[in-house]
Amino acid sequence: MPELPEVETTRRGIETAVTGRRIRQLIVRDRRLRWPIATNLEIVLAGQQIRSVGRRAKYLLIHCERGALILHLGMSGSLRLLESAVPTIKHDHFDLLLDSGQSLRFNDPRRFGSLHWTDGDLKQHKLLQSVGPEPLGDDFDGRYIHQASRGRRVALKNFLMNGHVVVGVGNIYASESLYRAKIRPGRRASSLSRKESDRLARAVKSVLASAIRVGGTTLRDYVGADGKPGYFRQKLYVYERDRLPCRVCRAPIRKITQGQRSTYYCPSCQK
DNA sequence: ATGGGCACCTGGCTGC
DNA sequence: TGCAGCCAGGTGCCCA
Repeated sequence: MPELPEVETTRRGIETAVTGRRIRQLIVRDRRLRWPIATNLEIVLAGQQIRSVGRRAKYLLIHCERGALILHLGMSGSLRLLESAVPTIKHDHFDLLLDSGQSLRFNDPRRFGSLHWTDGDLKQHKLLQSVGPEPLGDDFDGRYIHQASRGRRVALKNFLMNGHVVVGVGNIYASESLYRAKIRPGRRASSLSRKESDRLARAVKSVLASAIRVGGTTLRDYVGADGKPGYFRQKLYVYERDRLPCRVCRAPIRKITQGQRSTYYCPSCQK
């Protein structure tokens, strides 16, 4: 599901309501996420104050007094802010009950999401220690892409989705970024010129930033903290547009498979 | 190191 | 209506 824009939209959606609040109680209804929720987490969290809400890659970081929660939304997860009395629905796996009377409620049909706790250095955490740069940060630019792609035989689409190269770019935004950069997804990463690397870096940044501006992309399950979908789907140029005319040149969009995932591109606009 | 494929899981849709 | 098969915003892990 959620790629970087959806996680960032969720972060912004809960930040104000959550910062400075105390956790009254963690209520777990199903511990079976991608990794089981630790059995002592209820004890650990009770009474802790939330200091801030951050994000690294596609992980939401809920910083507390004595450590941090590391939450991943997986493919189908969403986190909503609700009055805690609102009845639960199917796949509502846990609630973080706050002293405001509101709840952060996690719903995830496929259970690929995860919830971890750490009281150590976040950068050293197993899930975060080897992740690449943030795509919207200054250290992600054409120079970086060009350097990182030297000698890499993988297809560009897979290269972009590799979290060691850059984080946050998933299946939708990888296709969309390559479209905007006018580069074919099947080319080897090593074939990128310096000029193309510049275009690609700019494309990744602008696609992600535009998506964040409208609350992300909702295909099926995703909703923001307010329960509303994201509207970037209407602005997709290639994703899920197999055989439909390219919005720019009218040539039919093509769908191919790369690394067992669907890729979409315009055979005429992208070289 | 690099690349490729699998696994985890539920639900929605298609076609017979 | 039922059911099999395929597909879906991710990513850690195992193998060559």
